[in-house]
Amino acid sequence: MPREHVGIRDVAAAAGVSVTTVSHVLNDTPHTRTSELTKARVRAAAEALGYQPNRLARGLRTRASGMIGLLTEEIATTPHAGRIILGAQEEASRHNLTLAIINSRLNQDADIESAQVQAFIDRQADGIIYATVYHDEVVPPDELLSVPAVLVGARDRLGEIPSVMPDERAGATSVVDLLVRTGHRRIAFAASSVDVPATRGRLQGYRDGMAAAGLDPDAFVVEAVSEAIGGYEATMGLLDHGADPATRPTAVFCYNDRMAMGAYRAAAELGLSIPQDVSVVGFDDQDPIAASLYPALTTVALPHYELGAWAVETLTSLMEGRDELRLLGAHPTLLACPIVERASVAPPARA
Amino acid sequence: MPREHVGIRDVAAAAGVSVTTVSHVLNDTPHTRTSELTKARVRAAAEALGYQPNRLARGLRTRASGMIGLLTEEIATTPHAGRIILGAQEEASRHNLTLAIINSRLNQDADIESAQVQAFIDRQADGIIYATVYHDEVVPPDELLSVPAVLVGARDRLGEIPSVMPDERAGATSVVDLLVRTGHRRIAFAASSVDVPATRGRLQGYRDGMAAAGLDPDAFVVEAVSEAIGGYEATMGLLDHGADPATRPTAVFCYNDRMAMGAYRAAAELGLSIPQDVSVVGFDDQDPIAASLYPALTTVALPHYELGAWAVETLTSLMEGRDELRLLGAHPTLLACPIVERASVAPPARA
DNA sequence: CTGAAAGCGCTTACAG
DNA sequence: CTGAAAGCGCTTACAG
Repeated sequence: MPREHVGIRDVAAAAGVSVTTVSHVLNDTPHTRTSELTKARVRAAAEALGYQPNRLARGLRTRASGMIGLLTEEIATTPHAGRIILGAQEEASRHNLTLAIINSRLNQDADIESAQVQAFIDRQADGIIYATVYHDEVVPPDELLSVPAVLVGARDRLGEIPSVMPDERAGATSVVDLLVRTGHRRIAFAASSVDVPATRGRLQGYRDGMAAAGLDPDAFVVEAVSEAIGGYEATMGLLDHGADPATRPTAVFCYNDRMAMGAYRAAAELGLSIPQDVSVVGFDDQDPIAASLYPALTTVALPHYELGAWAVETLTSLMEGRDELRLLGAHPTLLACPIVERASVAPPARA
Repeated sequence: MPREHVGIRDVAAAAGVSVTTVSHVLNDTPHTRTSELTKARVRAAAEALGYQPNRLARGLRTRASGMIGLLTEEIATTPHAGRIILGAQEEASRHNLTLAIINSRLNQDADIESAQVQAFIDRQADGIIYATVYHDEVVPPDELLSVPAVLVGARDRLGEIPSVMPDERAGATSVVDLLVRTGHRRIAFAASSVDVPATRGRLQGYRDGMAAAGLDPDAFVVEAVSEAIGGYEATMGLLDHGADPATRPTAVFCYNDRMAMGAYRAAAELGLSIPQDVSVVGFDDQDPIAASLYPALTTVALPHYELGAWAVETLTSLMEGRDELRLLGAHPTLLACPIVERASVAPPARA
C-alpha cells in the first residue's frame, strides 16, 4: 500500500540520504559527484515507493513549466488541423514538454485573444504557438512578444516572430511540371475566387510552371467558388463549349480537392472519362475526398504535421535562448507540399 | 516600465497591505471580511502593476493544477476528432481550466499509454479524459483509476469509469423513421463489414426502425466495406438486378457518408437521379462530403463537440468529489445523433 | 561525496 | 478587519 502521497523527502528517508542527494541523482545534475552506491540506494528507494516528481513544484522552482501553449484558430473547421496538433504534440513529447491547447474562434474580439495568450502565460508556458489559417499577415496580441513564440500559417506584420507556412506556390508548380512531363500542354487551372493567401500562391505557382514550360500562363485560367459546385461549373465551362478536342484543355488542375470533386461530376455528365479523356488534379489531399473519389485523385498534400512539429522545434530553440532565430520572423519558413500521385492523371489522348 | 516580474508581494507593498489581504481580495475568499477601501486599494495596485497570479504556484499550494488532460486516440485520423477537442477545450475554459493533449497511437504498447497518463498525473492534472474510437470496451491503464477520469467513445471493461458515446442506434432508427414518414417502405441498408461498435449500433438501429414500421428488417440489408467503393458495389447490387422498379429499394441508407459517396456514383452510372429515383442517406455528416455531394447528402451528425463538453462537465463534477457519478461507469451515457436533412431524400416515385 | 537551508509564488489556518 | 507565518514539493547555490 503506497503512501497517499510520496514526495522527495519520503525517498530521502527511505534511502537514508538528504533530499538534495535524491534530487541530484534523479535529475543527473551535472557537476555533481555521488557515489554509485548512494545512487543505487536512491534509485531503489524511488522505485520501491513509486516516486513521481511533482512537475508543478519543479516548475515553480526552475521557472520552467515544461508546457507549451498552442493557440489555434478554428481547430474545428479546418480540414486536417488535427495533424498540426499531432505534429506539435509529438514533437513536444520528444522534448518532454506538454502541449496545452486553446481554440481561438475566428473574428473574435482582440481582447479575448489577449486573454487566451495571457492564460498560457499565467500558467508559465515556456513558449506559445499561434496558428492561423487563411491569413497572410496577422497582428498577434502584444502578450505574444513577451515570451518565446512562433506563428504557423501566417507571418506577423512586424516580422518579429518566426513563422512557417506551406509552400503553396511551389506545390502548384510541381503539379504543372508533372502534367507537362506526362505530355499535357493545354492545362487549365480552376482558380478560387476567395481572397486568401492560398488562392494567390497556387495561382502564381501554376503560372510559374506554365511559363517555365513555355506555355501561356493565362489561356486556361478560370475562376470559381472554391467548392464542389465551383469546380463543376468551371469544368463545364472549360470542356463543354469546345466540342473541339483539339483545342480544349486535356488536364484540369483544381484549386482544391472540393473543386476537383465537382470536376469529376462535370466530367461524368459530359461523358468524359478520367483520366483517359481528361486528367484532373486537386490540392489539399483532403480526407476523405482524395482517396474516395473514383478514380482516386492525384493531389497535393499540405504539410500539416510538419508545420506543427517545426513550430515546437523552433520554440525549443528559442526557449534555449537562441534568440538569433528571431530573425526568422522577417522571412517565413516555407515547407514543401508534396504531390500525392493517385489515378487521375494520364497522358492526353492522341487527338 | 513594469518590473521584470511582479508578484503578490509587489502588489501588497504597493497597496500597503499584507500578501494575505491581497490574496483574499483578489480571490474573493469566502468567510473573509475586508473593508471596501482596502479592496479598492488592492485592486488598483494589482491593476496598476499588471499583476497576474502565477497559476503554478497557486496550484502547488492548493493541490489543483487547473489543468485537465485529454488522451486521445488518433486525433489525426478520425474525421472531426477536432470537434471533440473543441468541445472539451471550450467547456474547460468555461470552468477556467486548461486542456492539455496527448495523442495515443493505435495499437501501441500498453506501457506507453501508462506513461502518457502518468505524464498528466505528474503535472497534477485535476482530471483525465481518455477518448477512443472504434471500441466498445477498453482497458485503460491502471493509473486512470487513481484520478478523476472519464471515457469518451467506449466504456471500460470493469464499468468503473463514467463514459459517454454517440447513440448510433437511435440515430439509425431516426433515419428509417424519416424515410418511412416520407413514404418509403423498401429501404435498403448498406451495412459495414468492419466489426466496430458503430457497425452493430447502426445496423441494429435500422432494424429497430424497420420492425417498428412493420417492415422486414432483413430483406434489404447488404454488407460491404465501409468506403466509397463498398457503397458503390452495394448500391449496384441493390439497384441493378431488379430492372423491376416495383420491387427494388426506393431508398438506400448507407452505413457512412463515404459509402454514400459510392452510392451516388452507382446511381449516376445507372442513370438514376437522386432523390427522384432513389433516396440516399449517409451517416457521420463528414465534412466535406456531405455538403459537397450533389445533391447535398441527408445524413446523421455525430455529437463530437457534445462528447467533449460532456466529458469535461462530468470531470468537473467528479473533481468536486461528487463520487456518486462513478456509478455512471456501468451505464455509458448516450448522446443523440441528430439528422441533418439536406437534399437527397424525397418521396419514392409512383411506381 | 553529501547535506542544511533558502526560496520559487502563492494560499490558508490561526491569531489578534 | 488584517497580518505573520507555515507550507505546498521541489531545486540549487553554498558549505563542509
